This record gives sequence, C-alpha cells and structure tokens, in this order.
Amino acid sequence: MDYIKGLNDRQREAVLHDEGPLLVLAGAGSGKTRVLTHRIAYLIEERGIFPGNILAITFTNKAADEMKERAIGLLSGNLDRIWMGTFHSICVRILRQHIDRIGFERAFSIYDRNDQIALMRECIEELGLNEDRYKDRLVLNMVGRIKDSMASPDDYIDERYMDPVRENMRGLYRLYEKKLKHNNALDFDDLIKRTVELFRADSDILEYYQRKFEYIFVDEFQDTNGAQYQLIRLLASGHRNLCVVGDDDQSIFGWRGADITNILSLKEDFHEAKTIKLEQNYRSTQNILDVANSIIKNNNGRMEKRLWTDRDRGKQVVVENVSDQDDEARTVLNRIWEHSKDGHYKLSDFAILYRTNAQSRVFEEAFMRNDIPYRLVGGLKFYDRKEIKDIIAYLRVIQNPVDDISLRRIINVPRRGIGRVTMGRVEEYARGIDSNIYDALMDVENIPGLSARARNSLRSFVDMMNGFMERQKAIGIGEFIEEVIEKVGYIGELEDKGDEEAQSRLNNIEEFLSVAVEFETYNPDGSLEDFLAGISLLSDVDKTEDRDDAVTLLTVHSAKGLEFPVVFMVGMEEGLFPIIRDSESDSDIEEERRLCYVAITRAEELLYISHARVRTIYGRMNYSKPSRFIYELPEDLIDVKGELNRDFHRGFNDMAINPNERLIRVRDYTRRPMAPSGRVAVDQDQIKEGTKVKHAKWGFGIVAQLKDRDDDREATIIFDDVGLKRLLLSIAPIEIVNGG
DNA sequence: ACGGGCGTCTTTTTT
DNA sequence: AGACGCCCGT
Repeated sequence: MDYIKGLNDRQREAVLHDEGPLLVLAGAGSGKTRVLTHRIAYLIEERGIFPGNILAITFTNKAADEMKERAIGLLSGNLDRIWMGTFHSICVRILRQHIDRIGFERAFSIYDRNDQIALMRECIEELGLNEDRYKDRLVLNMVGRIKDSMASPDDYIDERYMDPVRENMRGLYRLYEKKLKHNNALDFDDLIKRTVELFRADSDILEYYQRKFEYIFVDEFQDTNGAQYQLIRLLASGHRNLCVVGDDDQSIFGWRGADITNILSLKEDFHEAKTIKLEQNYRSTQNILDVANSIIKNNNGRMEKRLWTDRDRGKQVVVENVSDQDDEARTVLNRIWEHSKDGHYKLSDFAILYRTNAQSRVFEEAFMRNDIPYRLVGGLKFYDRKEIKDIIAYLRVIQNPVDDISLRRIINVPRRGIGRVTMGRVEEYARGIDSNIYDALMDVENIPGLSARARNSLRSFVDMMNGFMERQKAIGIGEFIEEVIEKVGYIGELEDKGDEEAQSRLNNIEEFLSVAVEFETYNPDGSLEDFLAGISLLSDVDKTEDRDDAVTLLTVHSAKGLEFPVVFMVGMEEGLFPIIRDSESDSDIEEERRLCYVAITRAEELLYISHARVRTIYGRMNYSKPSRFIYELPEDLIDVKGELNRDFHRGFNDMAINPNERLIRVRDYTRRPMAPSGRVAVDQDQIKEGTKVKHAKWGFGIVAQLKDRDDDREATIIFDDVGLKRLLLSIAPIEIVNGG
C-alpha cells in the first residue's frame, strides 16, 4: 500500500503495528512525523477507523496543523473530525463541555503567566506576607510543580511539622486556588490537572472518552509531565491503543515539570507495550550527526541510540571565535551573505539559535541596519503588547465577568477617573458581600464612601459592559470586537495622543482586528470563548508568521521539532550555554547538554558555532570562556576559526558526573538520589521540599526547592530572618528541626 | 488622579 | 542597558 512506500523497516513496523501500546523511540530527524501521519492514514483507510475516534496530541498547534496537512495528503477522505492539538487545547475542548461537573462555569478564563503573577501578588499581599521573603515567582513555581505532579498542598506539606513559613506557603497555595475559582479562571497547569480531576470525578464522562478514542497518539512524549501522563493513562486504559513517540535525549523541559521517567511508567502501566527505535536520520549530514553524538554521549543513563545516515559526510562544522556580540552578529551576517548571494540558499534556510531571548536583540539590530528580513520567534510578543492585552482583558470580562484580574486591568483604561481610592472602596465592598468586583459594581448605589463623580463613572462603565454582553450574542466576533474598541474609547485616546508610539499601537489594534476577522472566517460558529482560548494557547512558534523569505531567530527551546539547512548556534560560552545562575553552582548540566544536542540536530547541511570572548550582560562587560560543549566536539570534525585554547578548559573534564545518578533517579518527587557519602553534613534523605531546618548562622528556615547538582544537591531555603539563600547540602551547616 | 524621576532587578528556557 | 515599580510633586 501507499502508506508504507518509501519507509524503512522500522518505520514500516511502527506504521503497521496492530493493536496495543507502542513506544517509538525516535532519534532526531528520524522521520517520526512521517510515521505518525502514515500510521494515522493507514488506520483510517485500511482499518476503517473513523477519524473522530483518533486523538493525536502534539507539542504546538503548528505541529498539529502540519501533521494534519500531511496526513490529509495520504487520504482520500478528510480529517475534520480527528482530535488533534496540544495537551492544553484538547483539555480546553473537553472542559468547555463538562467543567460544570467540578464546580466551574463553562465560560472560564485561562490565565497566563502574567495573570498568575498578578493573582499571586494579591495572595501575598492579602496574607500580609513580606514580599521579599515570599517571591511571587518562586511561590508560583512551587505551586506549578505541585500541580504538574497532581499532588495537593496537603500531600505535599506534612501536617506534623507545621511552622509559620510552611503554614504561609500552604496558605498562599490555598488562597491562590480559591481566587482562581472565585474568578472562574484556570491557569495552564489547571487545564491538565482539572481535566484529570474531572475524569476521576465522573466515570461516565471518562468512559465516554475512553470509548471514543480508540487510538491515541502522543508526540514529544519525553516532555510530558506527571499530570499529562495521568491524563493519557486514563484515556488509553480502555482500548490500550496508545502510541507515544519520544526521544529521551531531547528532553529539555525538566524545569517545567516534564518527567522523563514517564517512559518507565509507561512500560509499567502498559507492560505489553512494544518498543521500536528509529535511528536512521534523514535530516543531517554525517558530520553533523557525529558532532551531535559526540556531545550527547557525555550524558549518563541514556537509552542507547546512535544516529546514522546514508547521506554524505557534508561540510565540517565551523567553530568561530569572535570578540564580542557585535562581532558575532557581523560574522553571522557575513556568512549568510556568503551563502545566499549565489542563490544557493534562501534567507528562510537560515536559523540563528540562542540560549536566552535577550540575545536576539543584537541580531535584530544588525538585520534591521542591513535591511535583511528576519522573523523573530518569541521574545517581545504581539499578544504581550499592552494595547492587545487591554483589549483581550475587555473581552475576557465580557465573557467571564467574575474575572477580577482582567477587570481591574481595564476599569480605568482608558482613563475614566476611577483611581486607586475608588477601587479600594469597591473591592472592600466586594469582599464584604463575599463576591466579585463586577457584582459589587452592579450594586454601585450601595457602595459606601464614593464621590458622586466616581459613582457616575462606575455606573456608566457597568452599563457599557452590560451592553457589550448583550450585543455579543447578536453579531459576529470581528464586528463585535471592533465595536468594543470603538465604544470603549481606546482608539479615541490614542488618536488624541497622536505620537509615533500611539500610531504603532493603533496599527497593532488594527492587526488584532484582522486576527479576529480571520478567526470568524475559519470558524463561523466559533464563540468568543473559543477565540480567546485559541489566542492564549498559541505557542511562540504558532504566533510567528511564516514570512516568505526571512532568517529565523529563536531560542533552542522554541526550535524543538524544527529544522533548517543552515544553523548558527551563537553565544556558546560557559555560563550562558550551559547557563549557570551564579558562580557557585551549575544548573542541570545534562539538560543543558540535551539542549545543545537539540540545537545541533536542527541543522541539515551547515552548522556554525560561535563564542565571544567578551559579552555584555546587564550593561556590564564580561569575559567569557568557550562553552565546555565546544571541547566535547571531535577535533577532526570541526573547523576552528581563530584560537581555541584547549588547556583553558581542561578543568571541566574533572567535573565528571556521577555515572549512577541517572539510574538512581526515581520518579517519586519526594525521593531523591543520595549524594556520595563521605562529606555529608546532614542526612540528605530527610530533607525534602518543605523541611524545616536550622542553619548555624542564619537560623531557622524552610526548604523551598531542591536541585540535583553534579554530585550533590542544592537547596533553596527561605530563612525567617535573612530570606532566600542557596546552599549545597553536603557542606551547609544545617540541621533538621523536628516538631513545631 | 496622574505623570515624571529615580532606584531596583533582570535572564534561562514556555504550554 | 532597559523595563518596571515606587515615591513624590502637581
């Protein structure tokens, strides 16, 4: 049949796999998308599976679209009914149907990182906690990780050892959850967690979906977290036709809760799973693959895999030593010029990969100066612009009036004379009637202490919003949004201002309108909720327009799953890539190395790696050494331009990583590998996140975060008196405090 | 209520 | 270096 034409043996085996669970370990560029699309087509055409009974989960919406398109190319029918999308969008789709079953309303808002921060700040303030000691982002990270693993705060924090700090942490978590509920809002983590909760709460709903999804596919399985795994496990436990595709070497989202041991869990929960390895690479030259292999082999506990290709050796990988970031940009531009002037490569064949978003700026400037079109993935995002966020906040309030975070954002934008004092009174009243701001506003005549002026402003604001809610039912989304922007006075204020910035804001609003119109065209029945959810669940890659012919600038994380004929890996300096927070500690080097591996394997034909001797960070000059990863490259395969001092870095070889670390690693978050014995100051096994400790100098504190170091563990501890500190457990003079 | 001036912190990576 | 929040003067 057509579905297996041109596939290698292993790929064919995966495509034709009969019933039951299947684990495809797919090396970079080994044609996994091909396997997925062909298998889907095969199931539909040959096995007569109805597309609506297939669920395929991808990492970005773009990947879903691509997969859909490619599968359609193999089919005679269409794929309209297939469920294909990201974890988050699939969950939203389910929750919009059934979330009332677990006490939310179907019009729930979806909170992004900024909304989360705003909400957490409220919590910290409301509990009267010291903002220096309880950093919103740190608390949020903790909360997020708890949610990712499906644990509740009470699972996480042991009742027997309560103390003020721990009590506060739990209080914050609880208040945060309460506020989300109060605002009828879900954060990103909730989208997954609440869906699992829904399934656990209502077996009828679960059974419905278990029966519906006869075949389930999960792409990029190595980057799923605990909650996502639970979701898959629940859904797949009926038909057990679960096909996951992943590569442990490309696991780069550990910091976000991704748990590579899900692969082990899968083998336990679906013990009959068949494993197929894809090792033939169709993307890169042999030189590039050798370079990639020579990097990744320095990691421990891998599932052994060795990429090979029958393609040519190709050109040598070039390592460039440049003086600073401007020199780096210049060098890259010259290379691009060199390779594109004879028409051999198009601009869209080039990609610049960096470790942190901040590095894009120099390149943007260089491209702009030289009039070279580029497209920037991530970074300063369109949807992060103030004016767009304001409009979205309006729409959210119209959709879900109890969303206080959004309401507070726009109640005085544009200026309506509703200031801090007025809002203080309104919110106090809202708390008094145990309700939301919007409810309070509906009751504006009864709010004490308002000036007549403020009362009038509030009244007309509510009237206006009520009007929108009615109006929304009557007309299409594009027209509706245009009306909102107009009536709200946003355009008027900007036009009055009339400077360059205001003009660019107006243009952005114009662009937002065309997004809405486009949405309406493609989704004639789409609701305002669908529109808003669609926007908030876009990944950076999704948000970036495919410009005709432009160089792509993006982080290595964003580049996952993409490929380019020519790749520039820039900023390959110790401390930046691998990134290291402070001079004392290195972060998880193995994940950094995997990141490096992902970057290298994006390249098809040419790969340039550059490192600068001087880099300006925070406006300060820093001398930097070449990345340790550069020294892991095989000498005979690289072409070094300029000096590379091999003695310089010899020290890194001594920092060998405990070879057993990977194997010891267990999937229970609370159990961690022991550090090597000999210089253990405290029984490390006893120390968990949440453990109360006493430090010789800094007194009492609570462990907020634990991280594995090379052969040690680093604890982030919040001390009662001195606040946040980072310590290595093997040498820190701390002891565990029992009781309360 | 609002805008300007000054001090602070930042940067890991993102659905 | 730049963004952001905070304080103060209008």
